[in-house]
Amino acid sequence: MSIKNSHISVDCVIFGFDFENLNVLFIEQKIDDTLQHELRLALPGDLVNLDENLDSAAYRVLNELTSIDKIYLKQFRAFGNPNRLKNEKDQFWIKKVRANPDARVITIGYFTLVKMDDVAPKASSFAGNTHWVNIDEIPELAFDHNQILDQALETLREDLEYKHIGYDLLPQKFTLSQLQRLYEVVLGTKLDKRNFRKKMKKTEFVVPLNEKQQGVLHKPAQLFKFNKS
Amino acid sequence: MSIKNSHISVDCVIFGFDFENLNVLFIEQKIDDTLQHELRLALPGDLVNLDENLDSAAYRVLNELTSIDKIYLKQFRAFGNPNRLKNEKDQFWIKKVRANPDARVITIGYFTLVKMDDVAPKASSFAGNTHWVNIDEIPELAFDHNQILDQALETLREDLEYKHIGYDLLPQKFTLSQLQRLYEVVLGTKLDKRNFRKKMKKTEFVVPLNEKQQGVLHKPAQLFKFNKS
DNA sequence: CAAAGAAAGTGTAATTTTAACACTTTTCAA
DNA sequence: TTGAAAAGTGTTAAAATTACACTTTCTTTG
Repeated sequence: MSIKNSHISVDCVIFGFDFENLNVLFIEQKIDDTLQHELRLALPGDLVNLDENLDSAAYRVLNELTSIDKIYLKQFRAFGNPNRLKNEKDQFWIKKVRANPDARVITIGYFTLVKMDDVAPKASSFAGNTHWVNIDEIPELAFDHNQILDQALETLREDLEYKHIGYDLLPQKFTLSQLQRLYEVVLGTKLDKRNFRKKMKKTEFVVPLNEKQQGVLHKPAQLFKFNKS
Repeated sequence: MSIKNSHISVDCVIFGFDFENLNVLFIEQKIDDTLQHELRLALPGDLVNLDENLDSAAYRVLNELTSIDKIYLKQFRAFGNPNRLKNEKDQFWIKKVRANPDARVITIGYFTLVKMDDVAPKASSFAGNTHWVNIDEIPELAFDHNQILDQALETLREDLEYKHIGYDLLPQKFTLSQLQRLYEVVLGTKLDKRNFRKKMKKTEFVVPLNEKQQGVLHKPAQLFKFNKS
């Protein structure tokens, strides 16, 4: 009996910000088969070990599948529809990969927001390639991963709006324009530049650095960081 | 093999409001034993069936243990510490009751807020007596239930403050003073009467009824209900 | 070294929201 | 009729939000 028979999995929704758009990290479902199958994308996720915390499992699984390390993950919801892995395409894959393909598996969703070039996802030996996909161009995903992603985005929006979170999730150095762009792509709205800067400076969540942006074709912007406290 | 071997449980945090205080519903751990054991309180919870939705399981389990019916439950978090059922007192109980006492069980937390006399919890044949306990007088609970309760309360506060929730959770008819008292006991603060009423009336979440409070020893208050939309 | 391009950075006035604060009214019961 | 008890009500000051457009600074190119 494997220690991975817990029938509990974790799935990670990694939102990546490149200062332009919001993206989500996926892995290809790897199928060793001569048949050419439709490529499907999935959130990085796998079974939890029996002796393992849920949080630890999320970090481990994400690292194993994408090599991503040292990022904060936040649990946001459990998904436990008994049929969540039962459609035909999902079953084909599961039968290849899982010891007990008929098991009912519930999954715990985790998410985070990172600066895309702070993490360098790469395929592991036993997982498929990784892909960043623009949040506006998400295809049909494996399993119930579209639903999981939707919920994660909703939680991210709430956290950003109500709790000024994204704060320990975000890049170390940033300009206020970049931060504004982040708010805009996550919330899906346009914001006023002067009002946004006024508000951010008042919160004391952002503090200015003695440093300016470099390598841009225009007036370089003041850099800021988050005030942890 | 039982259909209840899922190693997943649900636990329900039922917050009850009696227009004075906030209370939480517990069941006694029932132990058939000649030894007199310390009575411990637990949140109503039990294993999820293998073919069952998490939400459905929460409703079923709550009903089986307390006879409570037809209330809204909201999932708020999964708890999966591998040692969450491993302390001595918990093990004593688990060995009496569970087919597989060493199994690692994760639990999914649900909560809601009800008017206490809208629900009439009563012990079922296989569960112990039920008790409402004031939120300020919670004893040491079975398992990790103190932690689960703390998280539920935190979520309730956030929902009330940020989302004006409590709205489909609350009694059908209420006075503004009762609603204010609810906010006060949940948030743990005093609120100004005039400002509270001003704000509530502006939200359009509450609508006045053509009806007044009855049976009180003073000027009867206007009754309100929530505007579902 | 001048000019053009590009985004950074900045202030004010009107409106809305929040916060602080105390007395009068209505009903019931004695 | 009176007393008890909570309901109900308005104003002013302070703070937060919104709408709105031009100047500055730096880089690159001719």
